[in-house]
Amino acid sequence: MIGFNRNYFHMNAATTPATKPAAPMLALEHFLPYRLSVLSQLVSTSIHDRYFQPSGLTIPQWRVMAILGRFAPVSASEVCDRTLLDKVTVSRAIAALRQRRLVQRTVDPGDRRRSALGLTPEGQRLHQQIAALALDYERRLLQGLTSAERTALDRLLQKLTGHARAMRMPTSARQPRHPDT
Amino acid sequence: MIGFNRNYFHMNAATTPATKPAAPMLALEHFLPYRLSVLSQLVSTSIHDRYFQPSGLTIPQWRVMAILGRFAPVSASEVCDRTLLDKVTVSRAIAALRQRRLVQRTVDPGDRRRSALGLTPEGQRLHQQIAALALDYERRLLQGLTSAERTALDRLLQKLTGHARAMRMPTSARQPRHPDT
DNA sequence: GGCTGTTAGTTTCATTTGAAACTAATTTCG
DNA sequence: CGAAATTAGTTTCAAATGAAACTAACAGCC
Repeated sequence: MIGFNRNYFHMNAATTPATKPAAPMLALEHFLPYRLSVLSQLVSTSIHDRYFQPSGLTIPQWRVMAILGRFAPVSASEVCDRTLLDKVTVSRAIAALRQRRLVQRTVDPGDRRRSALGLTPEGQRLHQQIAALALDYERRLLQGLTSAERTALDRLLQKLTGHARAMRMPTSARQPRHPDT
Repeated sequence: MIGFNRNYFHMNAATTPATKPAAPMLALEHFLPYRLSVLSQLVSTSIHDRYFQPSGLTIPQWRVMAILGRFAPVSASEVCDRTLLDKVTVSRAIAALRQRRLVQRTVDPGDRRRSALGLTPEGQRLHQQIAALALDYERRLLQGLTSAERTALDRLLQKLTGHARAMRMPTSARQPRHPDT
């Protein structure tokens, strides 16, 4: 172990002791973005390591499959919107998945730039397999939360995501495009 | 817009309609890992784009600074544990931050492999600056949540993170090492 | 029709990433 | 003690990433 003399604060933006000028302290372990990042990272890598490592899918590839499993047919750009993955990443994931015959594409006759993406039967099978495992993970993760807590969690995530989306605007207007999520 | 005939389920692992064999459906928009990922991504990139893009810090660099600002002195591996960043990433972030004279390192005399890391005065100034902005972002993100909701959120994140950490074990025993977070 | 601008998606290329190998210091244990 | 195993941290190298440029199809407008 290394060293010591740490300052413990137990509120973010601790109101300073009146003697000092306002210098808000960042109590990292209570800082929401940090906590979200740690939790999300933890969960994503757990699931990846355990469940779809063996299938040889990368995380973006799995995300795309998950979207398709749920919302097909969709266009690539809708996948981007829903996953927040970069369009390059999505383009490559789709290419790889098509190569493996897990995803199929049909050019939209009304607009030949777009294409409708969906899972092949084989893709559906794999999706089903991984989905079962992922849901099991989620179930275990949520064990110990009461039904009320789950409801609360649901509402909170919804609210926060809504705010976060609203607050993101600056980077040149973006289409919301998805009522749900 | 593309296409259509979507299935709407509004619960994860929807109990199947008795006529079909159990095929749990992954209702992505209700799937916790997915929602966490989207939210966390949204928040992290918002903060990055707005606040420390100008300082020229990368996300890992900022994370390291945030840890040091809060917990210095710490070793590099403790930074890894706390951020869940890869040790290579941390090593490089530290190298860059030292180059910029934002971070300083003192070799631990008791164990000359380790070093105690901390912010330089200049690093502290920058940290302080960014922290203020980040906290402001957090404040705005949490606006609209009642005090009770915030408490609930806090508890939920704590619980979930605890579970997630516990469930991660498989990948060859890991030291918990941090009571907090 | 035919410019001008926009959108869907891909390709290029320089940067970032992380697994694996490595160095160096420390600990374990016969 | 000293060989073998472990840990902190760095370097290497191949793969993943994403910003910017590009292609192709569409939309608006005169």
